[in-house]
Amino acid sequence: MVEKNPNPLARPLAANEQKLADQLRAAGLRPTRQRIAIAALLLDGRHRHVSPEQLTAEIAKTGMHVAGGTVYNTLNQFTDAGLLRRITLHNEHSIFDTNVDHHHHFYDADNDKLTDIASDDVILAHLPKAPDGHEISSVDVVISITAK
Amino acid sequence: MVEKNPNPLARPLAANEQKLADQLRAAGLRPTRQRIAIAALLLDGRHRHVSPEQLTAEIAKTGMHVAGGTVYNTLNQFTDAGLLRRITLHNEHSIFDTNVDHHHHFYDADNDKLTDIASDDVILAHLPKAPDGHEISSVDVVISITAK
DNA sequence: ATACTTGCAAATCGTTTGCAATACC
DNA sequence: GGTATTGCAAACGATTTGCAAGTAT
Repeated sequence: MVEKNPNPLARPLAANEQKLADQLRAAGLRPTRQRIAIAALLLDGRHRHVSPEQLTAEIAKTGMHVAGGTVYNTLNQFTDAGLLRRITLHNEHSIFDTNVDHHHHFYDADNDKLTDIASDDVILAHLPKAPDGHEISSVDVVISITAK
Repeated sequence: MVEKNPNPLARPLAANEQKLADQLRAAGLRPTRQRIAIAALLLDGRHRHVSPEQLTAEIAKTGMHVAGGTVYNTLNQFTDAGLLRRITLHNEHSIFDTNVDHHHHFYDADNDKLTDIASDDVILAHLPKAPDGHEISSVDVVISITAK
């Protein structure tokens, strides 16, 4: 038997990885190497829109490998934990937004691209109250645009 | 009991079917039997939300048969023609709304059900202008709710 | 040690498409 | 008759899942 290792992960964590690990734990997720890799790419504070496909490519670029299914599972776990927001387009695929605050998007159907709507472009006057016994969990405004 | 008709093609159109046929023609669509059947279910003026699956079931209930692919194609044609509006949910499937005016929805994720938001619950203060060279083609607001 | 997580491939889901048969005009 | 439309099944892309192997606590 190997003696008890004070280090949680087999490979020692860099300082920034430690921080991500803590963030994951705080979200109720075990800090595994692949989750940390994904967190390093997405949870650095910058706001981005990523498709699972894109993300898989980025991970590959770092030299690490994460299985396709795991990328999906991880994105869903992060979303359930409130670390990401999922947005489904009229085009049958999802993108994940690292900005979990309520904000809205332009969807350019011609190029299948999402853009944030500048936050000062206030569009919601007020939210209607949810029906009895329900509460609002998220609000998505997608404004589809096409080249004219 | 549905009795098999040896010559289904020869069946004349009922008066209400005539009206639907005209509506389809006006939309640039040939009034075929299956399009009329679908129009009869969806374009009667009532506002509903239907999934392709649901619709297929309803058609079957009338004793008529329309192939699955045709249901999808027809819904898309109707949507392109402006007769329906397509709404994609965070759940990887679409529903078609017979109300083509701009209005918004509650999405009850627990039961996978859409509800219209009462039109007097104004939520859009103003629309941001579309980026250069683009114009707004549609606006979808989906407010997700969960039982509390 | 135990429970959770991953990898991988197969499976599933919703939707689209190709092509021969068929209906509409 | 000529063209649009249908039926079906196969094709599809995105996403999920089952299970054995690996890892966290």
